[in-house]
Amino acid sequence: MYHEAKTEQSDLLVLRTSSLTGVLERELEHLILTGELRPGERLNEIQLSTRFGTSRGPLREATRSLQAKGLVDIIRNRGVFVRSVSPTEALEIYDVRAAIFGLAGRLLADLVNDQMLTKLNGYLDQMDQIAAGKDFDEYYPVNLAFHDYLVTSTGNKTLVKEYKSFVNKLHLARARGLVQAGGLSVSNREHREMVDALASGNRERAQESFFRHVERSKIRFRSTLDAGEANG
Amino acid sequence: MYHEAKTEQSDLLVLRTSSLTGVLERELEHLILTGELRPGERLNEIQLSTRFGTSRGPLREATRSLQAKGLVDIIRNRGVFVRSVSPTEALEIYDVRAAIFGLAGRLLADLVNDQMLTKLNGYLDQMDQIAAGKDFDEYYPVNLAFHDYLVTSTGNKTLVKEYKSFVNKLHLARARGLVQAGGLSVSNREHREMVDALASGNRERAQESFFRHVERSKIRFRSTLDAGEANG
DNA sequence: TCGTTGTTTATTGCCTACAATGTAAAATTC
DNA sequence: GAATTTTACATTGTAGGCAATAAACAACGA
Repeated sequence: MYHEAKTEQSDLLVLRTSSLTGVLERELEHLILTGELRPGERLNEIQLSTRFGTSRGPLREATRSLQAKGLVDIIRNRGVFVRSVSPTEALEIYDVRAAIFGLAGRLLADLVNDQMLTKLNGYLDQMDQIAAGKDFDEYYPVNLAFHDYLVTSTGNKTLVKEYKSFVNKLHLARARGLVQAGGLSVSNREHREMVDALASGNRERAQESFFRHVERSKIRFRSTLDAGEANG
Repeated sequence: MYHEAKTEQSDLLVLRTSSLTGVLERELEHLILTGELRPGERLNEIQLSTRFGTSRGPLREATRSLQAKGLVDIIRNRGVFVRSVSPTEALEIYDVRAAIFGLAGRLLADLVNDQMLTKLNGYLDQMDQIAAGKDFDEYYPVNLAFHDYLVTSTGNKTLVKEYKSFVNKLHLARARGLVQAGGLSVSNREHREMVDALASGNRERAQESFFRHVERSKIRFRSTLDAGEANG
């Protein structure tokens, strides 16, 4: 009872700054990125609006926004569908993501300092330990935090936004499992190479190192893809 | 009379595939990018819907889409405003655009052939001629076509979309004139350097050459900016 | 049996109208 | 002149309705 009142209040608080459309958009985005709504699945207007207790208007506005963000496709008179990223498009995205991540390396090479290197080495040690214990479920979030820290530290908000947008889109890949598999098998040596490149302060070297890191995930993704096609 | 009937028919044809929301979105985007609606200006719902002869619904959906694309800001209970890109953000965008354009160079280095080089050299000669005649109004569209051809030739649709999105956003920079000024003073030598890099087939060299080309516009933009601040 | 042609039904696209809320500016008061 | 209240206006969200369309289904004929 008390809890209900509390959530209602915080809902109201959210609505004071953010519109209902915005809330619905985040809600839907969450459902999509967690996989509760799967690629190809249709989003029924009436069904969703009754589920969230709103009218169709704000919901339609939210889906338009998600379309512009590339998370759903809207087909006239047919409806809204969770976007399904083809392997070809996934490969394209890997390249663009590599370019953006490479820029992060280039920018960081000019910003790097002892504090940053200490923090980065902390991540590296942590990942080494986890890898030794073969606890891959723990590896994933630390790996994510490592990359997040790098990208955010550039101070370039446009870059951060773009990078995250592409990471999100890769979650919509039809071969979603393969994307994760490609990331998991990263040896920590690649990460050390990146940090070393940063420490050198050489822009081009850092950029190339960061770029290649993503390209290697792309290659892993592609080979897993080919192997899967050969089998089934 | 005949002409009216014809346009109505083509309107219907457009509506068959594209929704009214989509038409409005493109229309508004056009108004914004041509500068008819200027950065900071407010988009009045009722005013616009009567202007276009539609109801509020599709118009609101269109503006939500434009918000997601980064062309407008929506402030709750206050309205929709044409986005105004600060000089700081413009500098950020230049960097990201450089990274993406650099990727184009890297990809093209593997795709380059005689036909492409012939086409590119055609652009170069054309721009040399125009520059000799000092007809800067003519220089701009050819310069644009040159870059467009490069980006499109990569075959990476994700890259193309992103690149164009950033070029558009730079049109919303408060110091819009400066952005154009930065582009106009490009010496054709930079362009030749890029084509040479492509011809060499060396990926890293091509990437770096393309990257630096955009970075140089950024630097020109920034110095014009500083000069303007010093004066006014 | 297969392909074609109506028919039905669910859903979207768009509209009008209305109530509630918030903002900004004008009017008023101190 | 500054602070406060009022007023006008705009946005936000809801409800209900109707035409258009597409997909599923049934009837039909070859």
